[in-house]
Amino acid sequence: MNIEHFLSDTISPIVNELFGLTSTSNDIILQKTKKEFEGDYTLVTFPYIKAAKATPEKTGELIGEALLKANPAITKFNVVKGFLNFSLSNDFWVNEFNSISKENNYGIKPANSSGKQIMLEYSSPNTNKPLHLGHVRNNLLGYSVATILKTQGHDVIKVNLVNDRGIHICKSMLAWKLFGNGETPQSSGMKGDHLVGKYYVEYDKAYKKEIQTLIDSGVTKEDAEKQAPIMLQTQDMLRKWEASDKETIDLWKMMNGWVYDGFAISYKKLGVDFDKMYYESNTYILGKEVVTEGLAKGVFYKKENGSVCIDLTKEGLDEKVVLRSDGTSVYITQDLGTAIERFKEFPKISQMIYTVGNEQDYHFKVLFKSLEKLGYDWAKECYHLSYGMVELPEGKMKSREGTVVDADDLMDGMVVTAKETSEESGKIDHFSNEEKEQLYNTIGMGALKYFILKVDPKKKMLFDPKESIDLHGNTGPFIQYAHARIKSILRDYEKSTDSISISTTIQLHEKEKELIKLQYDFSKILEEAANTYSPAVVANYIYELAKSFNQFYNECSVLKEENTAIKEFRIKLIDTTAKIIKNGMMCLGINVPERM
RNA sequence: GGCCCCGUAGCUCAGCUGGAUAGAGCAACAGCCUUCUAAGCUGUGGGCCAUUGGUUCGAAUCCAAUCGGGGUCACCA
Repeated sequence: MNIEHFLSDTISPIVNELFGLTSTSNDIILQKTKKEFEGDYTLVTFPYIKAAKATPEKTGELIGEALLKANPAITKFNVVKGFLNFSLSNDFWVNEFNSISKENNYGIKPANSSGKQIMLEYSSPNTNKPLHLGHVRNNLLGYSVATILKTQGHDVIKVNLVNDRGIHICKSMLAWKLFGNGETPQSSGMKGDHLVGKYYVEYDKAYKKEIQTLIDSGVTKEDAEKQAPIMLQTQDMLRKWEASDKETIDLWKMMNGWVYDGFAISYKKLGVDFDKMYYESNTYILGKEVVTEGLAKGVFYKKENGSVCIDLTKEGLDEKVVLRSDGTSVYITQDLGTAIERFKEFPKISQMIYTVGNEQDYHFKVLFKSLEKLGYDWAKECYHLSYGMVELPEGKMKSREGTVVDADDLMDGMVVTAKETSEESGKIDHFSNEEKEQLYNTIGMGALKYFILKVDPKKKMLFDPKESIDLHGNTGPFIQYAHARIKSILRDYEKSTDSISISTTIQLHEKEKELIKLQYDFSKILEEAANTYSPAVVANYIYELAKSFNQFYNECSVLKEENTAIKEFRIKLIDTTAKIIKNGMMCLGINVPERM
């Protein structure tokens, strides 16, 4: 039972009777009482002063008196202007805590209970270069939202659509052919994706050089870009690829293989995974039937030059080409086809979520609107999980200018910093080497993941490497540390917490009540995070909880407490706190160590 | 230029279905380790919530305009 609902249901009939209103419990404006005031919850009484024909103070008094009589859980109240602050009884909170601690799932609903199946696409890398910081945000966000949706009992299918074909892929292939001397990941010792990325850069260098030579010989810049021999060779290679030329396909398969081996390592480090992989080399042909279908339905129309368009000007969007005049498909053609294909392949899914950066906001508006006009009801349920760019202190990342932050370097750097800090603290000297390595990894990745996920996905964020490796304050390691401390206390307390039941005779300490209140919010927070697709909601909540524990820890000794009943209650209280921290961090894909 | 997003402490971010004196962290300064892990806790300073107007009992929050920043406007993906 939700406390707010319970209170609203109590208050609603009271104000109706007092003032002759017909409000429902949804109209009741309730909030948590601010720390500076006494009380647990606050009713805003401004809306009633007209009907009450009284001052805000008097109105508050009237409602407060009636509340005291109506519900024994409400013990006292005070009125400040139009705010009625009331307190709930000690017994009430103890009982609430008892019911929280009896649930063993702590806000996480059992799998498949909702019956809703959702497909969530994220990552979507290109196979011509390694992952960078932008991909890191994408991957962490997609994985986390999938996990959060699962806590609501939805069945989530995580998919990755790999962009493995096209002119940009041919560029690294050609460069390798021209300058590679048969270099392989084995021979060079390089990670496959980095090796391929190296040749993508080589290509760009050679291309620029050729352009400059042409410009120097009097060709315009525009023409030079088209005429550069290496560009012509690339286009030739793409044609060969499309014609399934064996040599080209073999090279493509080999180099993509290297990239996939490299990605597998990065994904593992990131802790993300997928239920199904899609490859654009398979899906890029999809969507042509959709165009035929759209033409028949009159949703699309053919232009004089043979290209097919959709007119979305009435919807406030533009006219958009869905098929080129030469009959080949464009980006959106594939997306239309792929979406329809997926709903056929998985008839039970009711929603598609695309984790893609906000530079494609417009594209997805067009895509969803087109699907809707084609008559697919599920189009309304499609969602673009749009996230802001990651910027660096020096400015924007540009792959060509080498100002990108490589994902592998970044992760390794975080782990190294975690190692240095941990060694400095000297707390884990007794750990085995294996345990140490695992801990450095947990802390370093925890810092990185939390740093990125605590920011609202919709907003662009600034990634300052110096700040991201900070382990103090609102950070992942801070929360991990709080968890490790709780576990340490629980280890020193030998008995099992399961047998403990809390008596209502215990008088709650202020900090204890705060912890209970926060714990009570966890399921509500998860629901909110799932509705808004925002891991940040969970991250900021867990930070509050961990901080609240630290304050409690500083004020109340747990193991030193002499009163057994209080001691047991506190053990139980921090045990549930640890469980919620663990579950919350799980939603962010962050591990919490037992000790650190 | 059209459309979309964003402007909150020196910095990074919360708060936004309208509610009390706008919150955290970092950085700075001052305290707290003989007590369950100080990666912690407590305190101090720091704000015309971009600007102006509107809506109302009440606006950081909703609406409009302006200024500033970003994105996007391909038969690229």
